Amino acid sequence: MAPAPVQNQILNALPVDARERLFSHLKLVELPLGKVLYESGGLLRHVYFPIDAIVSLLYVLDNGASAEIAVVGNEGVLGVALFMGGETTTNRAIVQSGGWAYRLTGTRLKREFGRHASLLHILLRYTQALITQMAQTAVCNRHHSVDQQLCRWLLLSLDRLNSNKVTMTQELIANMLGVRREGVTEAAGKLQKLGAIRYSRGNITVLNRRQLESGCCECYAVVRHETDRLLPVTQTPSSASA
Amino acid sequence: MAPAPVQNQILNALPVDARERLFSHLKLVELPLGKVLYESGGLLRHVYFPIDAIVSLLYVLDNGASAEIAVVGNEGVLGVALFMGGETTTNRAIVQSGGWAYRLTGTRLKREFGRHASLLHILLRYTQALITQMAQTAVCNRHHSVDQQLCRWLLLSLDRLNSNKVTMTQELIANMLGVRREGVTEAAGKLQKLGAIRYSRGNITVLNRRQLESGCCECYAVVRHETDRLLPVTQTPSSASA
DNA sequence: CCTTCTCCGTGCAGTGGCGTACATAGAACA
DNA sequence: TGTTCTATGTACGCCACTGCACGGAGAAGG
Repeated sequence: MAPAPVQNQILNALPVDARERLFSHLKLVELPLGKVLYESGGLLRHVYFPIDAIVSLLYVLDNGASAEIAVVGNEGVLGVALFMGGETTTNRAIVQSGGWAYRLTGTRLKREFGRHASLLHILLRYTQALITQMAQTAVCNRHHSVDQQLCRWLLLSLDRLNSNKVTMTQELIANMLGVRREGVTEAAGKLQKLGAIRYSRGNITVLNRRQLESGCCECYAVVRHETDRLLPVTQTPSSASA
Repeated sequence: MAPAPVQNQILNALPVDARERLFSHLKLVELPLGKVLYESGGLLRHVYFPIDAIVSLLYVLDNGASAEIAVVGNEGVLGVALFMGGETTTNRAIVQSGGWAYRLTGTRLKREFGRHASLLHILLRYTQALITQMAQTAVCNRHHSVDQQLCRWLLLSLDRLNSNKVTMTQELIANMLGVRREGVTEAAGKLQKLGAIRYSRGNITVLNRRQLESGCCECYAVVRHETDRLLPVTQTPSSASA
């Protein structure tokens, strides 16, 4: 059974007339783990509305070190630079959790802006939520411990998944957080001792979400609240075909 | 002699007709050092186009620790949340270097969007530049030393000033970078030994910009290039009255 | 001139994360 | 069933930055 576009919160929030038109131009595409949707400096040709995939915005330094700037799931859209006017960004978008997304060409998207002002408005509100996430990431990178950041990262992932299982090696998490793999091992070990998670060769099972929240810094909640404020789940469920 | 609005790069980049209309609604206001233009969570009522002032976007944590998210001078505008749709942001805007700015009410700004599509387009391009700066700040906070970040910070300030003198105590710089005051003392001491700067009780004189650039991480150049790309100095100098 | 205050310099122990190296244990595969 | 590979655990020295404490020096102001 194919996922419906409305499973993406942005698409779901569109008024009916805009949805009807837009949906006919959407293409369902698979986003396998590790796929690079766009590269730093590369020209963007599409925007992606994730359904069940999670995509990281990653910055890679000259020396190969990296850090996650933000994470996007079914609450958002990838490729904001397309409608912000720049057409490219300085970061890489890489699939962190495989799944599906709806894809739309940039030219088509911009054509629709002329017809439906609400489309741009919603995308801009999401972009502000993304800005908030980036700002908070900057602060978190400065002031908080690996332990705290791991909790934040797990919670961000949980929110964008249907299950309590995150498929991700410690090595990859380390790349996202921009820390050593061993640092993640240690932090994850503590959480496992507490009974908050279970870890086994790339499979994390979250056993107790509360413990993650209490081990976390304020950064997660700030972003969560701001995202909820900017993107209320307006539930416009009429006339979806699937 | 009053500064002209065109000294702000965004206002300057507007096409003539949009400028003429907009300028009549601008109000010149002074931005003294330390003034808070808006507070975290506070409702934004105006946008500010700096002329010679520099404003920091600062995030303040629950425990009082802080970190600069981005810095805005005459290349930009303050209050992007107003046209992004959120009306508030989670950070504080505080004047880092006193001066003047042109102010515009949010309602007036939005009214003008309807008439001049180019106005929104330019503001969105600037917002993308701001996003780039935030993202780079996040990476820099993760991977680079205080020495490097001080160089970056000084260069960001220099670019937004007419002179080579930065008025700023080490204590305040430390708040911006989110590090200890002593850390700034040490880093500044090194730069002074190298002959790159001269430091005296809140007055920094940059003697050799090149040395700052070579002591800096790539983060400065990345943001600089991207800003230049997104906001070319289009120079539309016609019919400015002042 | 003397006091006071702000700003800057310095020292020291403590620690969190880094780089490196290596051990172990599931998974994959022959 | 044994080999190989990948993922995780652990240990050790190192260094940047922290928190704290204090000393000195320039500005301000009587």
